[in-house]
Amino acid sequence: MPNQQSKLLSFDILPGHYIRRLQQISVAIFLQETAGFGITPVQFAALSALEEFPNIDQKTLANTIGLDTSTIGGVINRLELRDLVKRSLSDKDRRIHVLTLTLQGKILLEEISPHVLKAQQRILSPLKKSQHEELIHMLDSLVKGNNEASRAPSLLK
Amino acid sequence: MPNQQSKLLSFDILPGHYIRRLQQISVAIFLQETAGFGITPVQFAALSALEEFPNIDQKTLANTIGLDTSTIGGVINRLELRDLVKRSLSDKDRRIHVLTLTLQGKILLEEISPHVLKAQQRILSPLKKSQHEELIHMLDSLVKGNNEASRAPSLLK
DNA sequence: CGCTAATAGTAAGTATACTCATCAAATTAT
DNA sequence: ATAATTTGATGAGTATACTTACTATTAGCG
Repeated sequence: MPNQQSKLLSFDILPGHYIRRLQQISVAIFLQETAGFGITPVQFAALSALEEFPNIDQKTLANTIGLDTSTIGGVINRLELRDLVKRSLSDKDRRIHVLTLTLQGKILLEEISPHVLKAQQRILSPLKKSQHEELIHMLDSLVKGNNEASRAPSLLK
Repeated sequence: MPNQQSKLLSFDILPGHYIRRLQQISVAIFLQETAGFGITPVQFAALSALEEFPNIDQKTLANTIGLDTSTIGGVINRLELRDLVKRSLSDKDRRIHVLTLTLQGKILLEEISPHVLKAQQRILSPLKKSQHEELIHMLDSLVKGNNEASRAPSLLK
Protein backbone atom coordinates (compact mmCIF):
# COMPACT_ATOMS: atom_id res chain seq x y z
CA MET A 1 0.00 0.00 0.00
CA PRO A 2 1.06 3.59 -0.59
CA ASN A 3 2.69 5.65 2.10
CA GLN A 4 2.41 9.32 2.91
CA GLN A 5 5.04 11.20 4.85
CA SER A 6 5.20 14.71 3.34
CA LYS A 7 3.09 17.46 4.84
CA LEU A 8 2.09 18.38 1.28
CA LEU A 9 0.14 16.18 -1.11
CA SER A 10 2.18 13.26 -2.28
CA PHE A 11 1.45 12.67 -5.94
CA ASP A 12 1.95 8.91 -5.66
CA ILE A 13 -1.06 8.28 -3.47
CA LEU A 14 -3.54 10.17 -5.65
CA PRO A 15 -6.07 8.25 -7.75
CA GLY A 16 -5.22 10.40 -10.75
CA HIS A 17 -1.63 9.22 -10.63
CA TYR A 18 -2.66 5.57 -10.43
CA ILE A 19 -5.05 6.04 -13.31
CA ARG A 20 -2.38 7.63 -15.49
CA ARG A 21 0.12 4.87 -14.67
CA LEU A 22 -2.48 2.18 -15.29
CA GLN A 23 -3.31 3.68 -18.67
CA GLN A 24 0.38 3.64 -19.64
CA ILE A 25 0.67 0.03 -18.52
CA SER A 26 -2.56 -0.97 -20.22
CA VAL A 27 -1.37 0.49 -23.53
CA ALA A 28 2.05 -1.15 -23.17
CA ILE A 29 0.52 -4.59 -22.55
CA PHE A 30 -1.92 -4.15 -25.44
CA LEU A 31 0.94 -3.27 -27.80
CA GLN A 32 3.03 -6.20 -26.57
CA GLU A 33 0.25 -8.73 -27.05
CA THR A 34 -0.80 -7.39 -30.45
CA ALA A 35 2.71 -6.73 -31.79
CA GLY A 36 2.89 -7.44 -35.50
CA PHE A 37 -0.59 -6.09 -36.15
CA GLY A 38 0.54 -2.48 -35.74
CA ILE A 39 -2.75 -1.51 -34.13
CA THR A 40 -3.19 0.84 -31.18
CA PRO A 41 -5.89 0.52 -28.51
CA VAL A 42 -7.79 3.47 -29.96
CA GLN A 43 -7.58 2.06 -33.48
CA PHE A 44 -8.89 -1.25 -32.17
CA ALA A 45 -11.78 0.53 -30.46
CA ALA A 46 -12.58 2.34 -33.72
CA LEU A 47 -12.54 -0.87 -35.79
CA SER A 48 -14.54 -2.71 -33.16
CA ALA A 49 -17.17 0.02 -32.99
CA LEU A 50 -17.46 0.08 -36.79
CA GLU A 51 -18.01 -3.67 -36.78
CA GLU A 52 -20.83 -3.26 -34.30
CA PHE A 53 -22.32 -0.12 -35.86
CA PRO A 54 -21.57 -0.01 -39.60
CA ASN A 55 -22.04 3.12 -41.72
CA ILE A 56 -21.85 5.62 -38.91
CA ASP A 57 -20.21 9.02 -39.40
CA GLN A 58 -17.06 10.34 -37.73
CA LYS A 59 -18.91 12.35 -35.12
CA THR A 60 -20.96 9.35 -34.02
CA LEU A 61 -17.90 7.13 -33.95
CA ALA A 62 -16.05 9.72 -31.90
CA ASN A 63 -18.89 9.84 -29.37
CA THR A 64 -19.09 6.06 -29.27
CA ILE A 65 -15.48 5.46 -28.32
CA GLY A 66 -14.99 8.69 -26.39
CA LEU A 67 -12.95 10.96 -28.61
CA ASP A 68 -13.51 14.41 -30.03
CA THR A 69 -13.90 15.07 -33.74
CA SER A 70 -10.37 16.41 -34.09
CA THR A 71 -8.78 13.25 -32.77
CA ILE A 72 -11.00 10.83 -34.68
CA GLY A 73 -9.96 12.46 -37.98
CA GLY A 74 -6.36 11.41 -37.53
CA VAL A 75 -7.31 7.93 -36.34
CA ILE A 76 -9.47 7.35 -39.41
CA ASN A 77 -6.79 8.77 -41.70
CA ARG A 78 -4.32 6.16 -40.48
CA LEU A 79 -6.83 3.32 -40.76
CA GLU A 80 -7.85 4.48 -44.24
CA LEU A 81 -4.22 4.58 -45.38
CA ARG A 82 -3.94 0.92 -44.43
CA ASP A 83 -7.22 0.03 -46.18
CA LEU A 84 -8.87 -1.10 -42.98
CA VAL A 85 -11.66 1.49 -43.18
CA LYS A 86 -13.45 3.15 -46.07
CA ARG A 87 -14.54 6.80 -45.81
CA SER A 88 -17.23 7.97 -48.22
CA LEU A 89 -19.22 11.17 -48.55
CA SER A 90 -22.90 10.86 -47.72
CA ASP A 91 -25.36 11.74 -50.50
CA LYS A 92 -27.97 13.03 -48.12
CA ASP A 93 -25.61 15.28 -46.18
CA ARG A 94 -22.37 16.20 -47.86
CA ARG A 95 -20.82 17.33 -44.58
CA ILE A 96 -20.85 13.75 -43.36
CA HIS A 97 -18.20 11.12 -43.92
CA VAL A 98 -19.73 7.66 -43.61
CA LEU A 99 -17.38 4.95 -42.37
CA THR A 100 -17.29 1.24 -43.10
CA LEU A 101 -14.91 -1.60 -42.36
CA THR A 102 -13.18 -3.05 -45.40
CA LEU A 103 -12.78 -6.80 -45.79
CA GLN A 104 -9.21 -6.41 -44.58
CA GLY A 105 -10.47 -4.51 -41.57
CA LYS A 106 -12.88 -7.31 -40.70
CA ILE A 107 -10.20 -9.97 -41.10
CA LEU A 108 -7.75 -8.05 -38.94
CA LEU A 109 -10.40 -7.59 -36.29
CA GLU A 110 -11.02 -11.32 -36.12
CA GLU A 111 -7.35 -12.20 -36.05
CA ILE A 112 -6.41 -9.65 -33.42
CA SER A 113 -9.32 -10.36 -31.05
CA PRO A 114 -7.81 -13.29 -29.11
CA HIS A 115 -4.65 -11.28 -28.55
CA VAL A 116 -6.66 -8.33 -27.29
CA LEU A 117 -8.48 -10.66 -24.91
CA LYS A 118 -5.19 -11.98 -23.63
CA ALA A 119 -3.93 -8.44 -23.07
CA GLN A 120 -7.00 -7.65 -21.00
CA GLN A 121 -6.49 -10.75 -18.89
CA ARG A 122 -2.85 -9.83 -18.36
CA ILE A 123 -3.80 -6.36 -17.17
CA LEU A 124 -6.16 -7.84 -14.57
CA SER A 125 -3.87 -10.71 -13.60
CA PRO A 126 -2.52 -9.08 -10.39
CA LEU A 127 -6.07 -9.19 -8.99
CA LYS A 128 -7.94 -12.21 -7.74
CA LYS A 129 -10.60 -13.53 -10.10
CA SER A 130 -13.29 -12.45 -7.67
CA GLN A 131 -12.07 -8.87 -7.88
CA HIS A 132 -12.28 -8.61 -11.67
CA GLU A 133 -16.04 -8.04 -11.78
CA GLU A 134 -15.77 -5.69 -8.86
CA LEU A 135 -13.13 -3.55 -10.58
CA ILE A 136 -15.02 -3.41 -13.87
CA HIS A 137 -18.11 -2.39 -11.98
CA MET A 138 -16.28 0.43 -10.23
CA LEU A 139 -14.60 1.64 -13.42
CA ASP A 140 -17.99 1.62 -15.10
CA SER A 141 -19.46 3.74 -12.30
CA LEU A 142 -16.57 6.18 -12.44
CA VAL A 143 -16.75 6.62 -16.21
CA LYS A 144 -20.54 6.90 -16.34
CA GLY A 145 -20.74 9.08 -13.24
CA ASN A 146 -18.17 11.54 -14.58
CA ASN A 147 -19.14 11.26 -18.20
CA GLU A 148 -20.08 14.88 -18.69
CA ALA A 149 -16.68 16.03 -17.43
CA SER A 150 -14.88 14.21 -20.18
CA ARG A 151 -14.95 16.70 -23.00
CA ALA A 152 -15.66 19.85 -21.05
CA PRO A 153 -14.25 23.15 -22.28
CA SER A 154 -10.79 23.89 -21.02
CA LEU A 155 -10.56 26.68 -18.50
CA LEU A 156 -6.88 27.16 -19.27
CA LYS A 157 -6.65 30.39 -21.17
CA MET B 1 -23.68 -1.86 -16.74
CA PRO B 2 -22.11 -2.79 -20.05
CA ASN B 3 -23.82 -5.06 -22.48
CA GLN B 4 -22.44 -7.51 -24.99
CA GLN B 5 -24.32 -8.69 -28.04
CA SER B 6 -21.74 -9.03 -30.84
CA LYS B 7 -20.11 -12.38 -31.44
CA LEU B 8 -16.78 -10.57 -31.62
CA LEU B 9 -15.12 -8.70 -28.77
CA SER B 10 -16.99 -5.56 -27.93
CA PHE B 11 -14.51 -2.81 -27.12
CA ASP B 12 -16.78 -1.19 -24.57
CA ILE B 13 -16.66 -4.01 -22.07
CA LEU B 14 -12.87 -4.30 -21.99
CA PRO B 15 -10.93 -3.02 -18.98
CA GLY B 16 -8.50 -1.25 -21.30
CA HIS B 17 -11.30 0.84 -22.71
CA TYR B 18 -12.53 1.83 -19.25
CA ILE B 19 -9.01 2.69 -18.19
CA ARG B 20 -8.47 4.92 -21.22
CA ARG B 21 -11.81 6.69 -20.67
CA LEU B 22 -11.11 7.12 -16.98
CA GLN B 23 -7.73 8.66 -17.73
CA GLN B 24 -9.35 11.16 -20.12
CA ILE B 25 -11.93 12.03 -17.47
CA SER B 26 -9.34 12.26 -14.72
CA VAL B 27 -7.26 14.72 -16.73
CA ALA B 28 -10.32 16.80 -17.65
CA ILE B 29 -11.41 17.09 -14.01
CA PHE B 30 -7.87 17.94 -12.90
CA LEU B 31 -7.68 20.75 -15.48
CA GLN B 32 -11.09 22.08 -14.50
CA GLU B 33 -10.28 22.18 -10.79
CA THR B 34 -6.83 23.70 -11.27
CA ALA B 35 -7.80 26.13 -14.03
CA GLY B 36 -5.86 29.35 -13.78
CA PHE B 37 -2.71 27.61 -12.64
CA GLY B 38 -1.97 26.26 -16.13
CA ILE B 39 -0.56 23.04 -14.72
CA THR B 40 -1.11 19.54 -16.13
CA PRO B 41 -1.32 16.35 -14.06
CA VAL B 42 2.14 15.29 -15.19
CA GLN B 43 3.61 18.69 -14.38
CA PHE B 44 2.02 18.50 -10.94
CA ALA B 45 3.51 15.04 -10.40
CA ALA B 46 6.93 16.37 -11.40
CA LEU B 47 6.72 19.36 -9.06
CA SER B 48 5.40 17.19 -6.26
CA ALA B 49 8.17 14.63 -6.68
CA LEU B 50 10.81 17.37 -6.70
CA GLU B 51 9.39 18.73 -3.46
CA GLU B 52 9.70 15.30 -1.88
CA PHE B 53 13.07 14.42 -3.42
CA PRO B 54 15.05 17.60 -4.12
CA ASN B 55 18.17 17.65 -6.30
CA ILE B 56 17.42 14.51 -8.26
CA ASP B 57 18.34 14.21 -11.94
CA GLN B 58 15.98 13.86 -14.89
CA LYS B 59 16.37 10.11 -15.16
CA THR B 60 15.50 9.59 -11.50
CA LEU B 61 12.55 11.96 -11.73
CA ALA B 62 11.32 10.14 -14.82
CA ASN B 63 11.49 6.81 -12.99
CA THR B 64 9.79 8.28 -9.94
CA ILE B 65 6.70 9.52 -11.74
CA GLY B 66 6.69 6.86 -14.45
CA LEU B 67 7.93 8.54 -17.60
CA ASP B 68 10.79 7.87 -19.98
CA THR B 69 13.71 10.24 -20.40
CA SER B 70 12.43 11.64 -23.68
CA THR B 71 9.12 12.72 -22.20
CA ILE B 72 10.55 14.18 -19.01
CA GLY B 73 12.80 16.48 -21.04
CA GLY B 74 9.83 18.31 -22.52
CA VAL B 75 8.03 18.46 -19.19
CA ILE B 76 11.05 20.03 -17.50
CA ASN B 77 11.53 22.45 -20.39
CA ARG B 78 8.04 23.81 -19.89
CA LEU B 79 8.43 24.06 -16.12
CA GLU B 80 11.81 25.74 -16.51
CA LEU B 81 10.39 28.30 -18.94
CA ARG B 82 7.91 29.31 -16.25
CA ASP B 83 10.61 29.45 -13.56
CA LEU B 84 9.02 26.70 -11.50
CA VAL B 85 12.06 24.41 -11.73
CA LYS B 86 15.78 25.05 -11.96
CA ARG B 87 17.97 22.76 -14.08
CA SER B 88 21.70 22.78 -13.36
CA LEU B 89 24.63 20.67 -14.56
CA SER B 90 26.14 18.37 -11.97
CA ASP B 91 29.82 18.88 -11.11
CA LYS B 92 30.42 15.22 -10.37
CA ASP B 93 28.81 13.91 -13.57
CA ARG B 94 28.47 16.41 -16.38
CA ARG B 95 25.90 14.23 -18.18
CA ILE B 96 23.46 14.84 -15.35
CA HIS B 97 20.99 17.69 -15.04
CA VAL B 98 20.11 18.21 -11.38
CA LEU B 99 16.62 19.56 -10.74
CA THR B 100 15.30 21.77 -7.95
CA LEU B 101 12.06 23.58 -7.26
CA THR B 102 12.28 27.35 -7.37
CA LEU B 103 10.54 29.46 -4.75
CA GLN B 104 7.79 30.07 -7.28
CA GLY B 105 7.50 26.35 -7.80
CA LYS B 106 7.09 25.75 -4.08
CA ILE B 107 4.49 28.49 -3.75
CA LEU B 108 2.51 27.17 -6.70
CA LEU B 109 2.62 23.68 -5.26
CA GLU B 110 1.15 24.87 -1.98
CA GLU B 111 -1.52 26.95 -3.65
CA ILE B 112 -2.59 24.28 -6.09
CA SER B 113 -2.68 21.40 -3.60
CA PRO B 114 -6.22 21.92 -2.24
CA HIS B 115 -7.55 22.12 -5.79
CA VAL B 116 -5.77 18.91 -6.72
CA LEU B 117 -7.29 17.24 -3.68
CA LYS B 118 -10.73 18.42 -4.71
CA ALA B 119 -10.19 17.06 -8.21
CA GLN B 120 -9.31 13.65 -6.78
CA GLN B 121 -12.44 13.67 -4.65
CA ARG B 122 -14.54 14.59 -7.67
CA ILE B 123 -13.11 11.71 -9.67
CA LEU B 124 -14.06 9.27 -6.92
CA SER B 125 -17.42 10.89 -6.17
CA PRO B 126 -19.54 8.37 -8.14
CA LEU B 127 -18.37 5.68 -5.71
CA LYS B 128 -19.45 5.18 -2.14
CA LYS B 129 -16.94 6.30 0.49
CA SER B 130 -16.40 2.69 1.49
CA GLN B 131 -15.31 1.84 -2.04
CA HIS B 132 -12.62 4.52 -2.28
CA GLU B 133 -10.04 2.58 -0.30
CA GLU B 134 -10.97 -0.56 -2.14
CA LEU B 135 -10.46 1.05 -5.55
CA ILE B 136 -7.14 2.63 -4.59
CA HIS B 137 -6.01 -0.74 -3.27
CA MET B 138 -6.90 -2.45 -6.55
CA LEU B 139 -5.29 0.25 -8.68
CA ASP B 140 -2.18 -0.06 -6.54
CA SER B 141 -2.11 -3.83 -7.09
CA LEU B 142 -2.60 -3.44 -10.83
CA VAL B 143 0.13 -0.84 -11.20
CA LYS B 144 2.64 -2.64 -8.99
CA GLY B 145 1.78 -6.06 -10.37
CA ASN B 146 2.26 -4.92 -13.95
CA ASN B 147 5.03 -2.47 -13.23
CA GLU B 148 7.65 -4.18 -15.36
CA ALA B 149 5.26 -4.23 -18.33
CA SER B 150 5.45 -0.48 -18.68
CA ARG B 151 8.33 0.84 -20.71
CA ALA B 152 8.90 3.39 -17.99
CA PRO B 153 8.68 1.20 -14.91
CA SER B 154 8.44 3.11 -11.69
CA LEU B 155 11.12 2.56 -9.10
CA LEU B 156 8.70 3.44 -6.31
CA LYS B 157 8.12 0.26 -4.38
C1' DC C 1 -36.98 32.45 -50.14
C1' DG C 2 -33.16 34.17 -47.88
C1' DC C 3 -30.52 34.94 -43.83
C1' DT C 4 -28.80 33.12 -39.61
C1' DA C 5 -27.61 29.43 -36.64
C1' DA C 6 -26.10 24.91 -36.04
C1' DT C 7 -23.37 21.03 -37.51
C1' DA C 8 -19.45 17.91 -39.53
C1' DG C 9 -15.05 18.01 -40.45
C1' DT C 10 -10.37 19.97 -40.81
C1' DA C 11 -6.28 22.60 -39.36
C1' DA C 12 -3.01 24.58 -36.15
C1' DG C 13 -1.18 24.60 -31.62
C1' DT C 14 0.01 22.33 -27.00
C1' DA C 15 1.09 18.35 -24.07
C1' DT C 16 1.73 13.69 -22.96
C1' DA C 17 4.03 9.12 -24.17
C1' DC C 18 6.35 6.08 -26.75
C1' DT C 19 10.10 4.46 -30.37
C1' DC C 20 14.82 4.62 -32.25
C1' DA C 21 19.00 7.09 -33.28
C1' DT C 22 22.59 10.06 -31.74
C1' DC C 23 25.84 12.45 -28.82
C1' DA C 24 28.80 13.34 -25.02
C1' DA C 25 30.47 11.85 -20.78
C1' DA C 26 31.58 8.30 -17.55
C1' DT C 27 32.58 3.52 -16.40
C1' DT C 28 34.36 -1.00 -17.29
C1' DA C 29 37.30 -4.29 -19.51
C1' DT C 30 41.38 -5.72 -21.52
C1' DA D 1 45.79 3.63 -20.36
C1' DT D 2 43.21 2.85 -24.30
C1' DA D 3 39.15 0.59 -26.17
C1' DA D 4 34.56 -0.89 -25.58
C1' DT D 5 30.45 -0.33 -23.25
C1' DT D 6 27.11 1.94 -20.62
C1' DT D 7 24.63 5.95 -19.31
C1' DG D 8 22.01 10.68 -19.27
C1' DA D 9 20.04 13.59 -22.19
C1' DT D 10 18.31 15.16 -26.65
C1' DG D 11 16.03 15.02 -31.27
C1' DA D 12 13.09 13.08 -34.88
C1' DG D 13 9.07 10.53 -35.77
C1' DT D 14 4.35 8.55 -34.54
C1' DA D 15 -0.03 8.53 -32.02
C1' DT D 16 -3.37 10.00 -28.76
C1' DA D 17 -6.17 13.97 -26.82
C1' DC D 18 -7.38 18.32 -26.09
C1' DT D 19 -8.15 23.49 -27.48
C1' DT D 20 -9.63 27.33 -30.66
C1' DA D 21 -10.43 28.84 -35.24
C1' DC D 22 -12.06 28.04 -39.74
C1' DT D 23 -14.67 26.06 -43.94
C1' DA D 24 -18.47 23.94 -46.01
C1' DT D 25 -22.99 22.50 -45.75
C1' DT D 26 -27.48 22.05 -43.90
C1' DA D 27 -31.48 23.38 -41.09
C1' DG D 28 -34.48 26.67 -39.02
C1' DC D 29 -37.04 30.75 -38.90
C1' DG D 30 -39.20 34.89 -40.41
